[in-house]
Amino acid sequence: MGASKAGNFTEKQNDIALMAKAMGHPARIAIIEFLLKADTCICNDIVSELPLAQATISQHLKALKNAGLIKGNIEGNSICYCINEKNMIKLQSYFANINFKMTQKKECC
Amino acid sequence: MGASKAGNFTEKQNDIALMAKAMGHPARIAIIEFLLKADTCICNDIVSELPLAQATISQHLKALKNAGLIKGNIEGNSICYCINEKNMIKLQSYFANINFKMTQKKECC
DNA sequence: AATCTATAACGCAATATTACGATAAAGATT
DNA sequence: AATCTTTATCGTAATATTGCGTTATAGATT
Repeated sequence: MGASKAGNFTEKQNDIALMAKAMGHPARIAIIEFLLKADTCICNDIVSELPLAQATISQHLKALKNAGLIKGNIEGNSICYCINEKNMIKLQSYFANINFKMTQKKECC
Repeated sequence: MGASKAGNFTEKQNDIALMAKAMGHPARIAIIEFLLKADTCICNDIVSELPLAQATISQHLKALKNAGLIKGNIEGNSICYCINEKNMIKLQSYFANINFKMTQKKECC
């Protein structure tokens, strides 16, 4: 088919997958890293920073926004993008809570 | 095009993106969660657990293995899959090290 | 008002993903 | 050796992603 059978999984699984998927492209990782370290978060600065066309960056920003990982705010002529901390923390926590103790009990691998 | 311009980004960015991408599907999230909590990690148990065809699960396992997030070991007739802790910890650390202090200084969003 | 600047949306081509039935391969069981 | 069990691979259809040129849109500047 090509469409993921999201209905078969829990809301949380779908939620985390959506955010992880958004982080699943080097350009979007680079955008997030830029937003984390930059003094400004004007869209145009991202376009200048990355080796991709403006249209492509805009698309990646849309994907990150759709996943809830960034927010955009109109700032006069341009748009200011920022990390959406609430959701980024959710993703962060998900990974932080992965516990390997159970795994270590097994001997198969 | 459809092919990501991975050459334009750092090795780490590509690496993290590859792993995040692997986590970017609810079925693969479910597989990882199953491996974390299950007593066994036999491939067939995953197939029984998830609402997807065996061929599809096999494909997802391949994606996770390719990203380095799981390992597979032949166990007689069947295959034992386990979390690849080394790389899972890498992904975990990446998110753990995200620091929002810089972000909070900004007022745009 | 005309023009500039910044960003999103449209349209398209190339490629990748998702899903699954069917088949292959390889070890286990009879 | 024939069969069963388990898993990977192949082929295929549907859909999604990636990238970009081009075009809209909307606020800023002249």
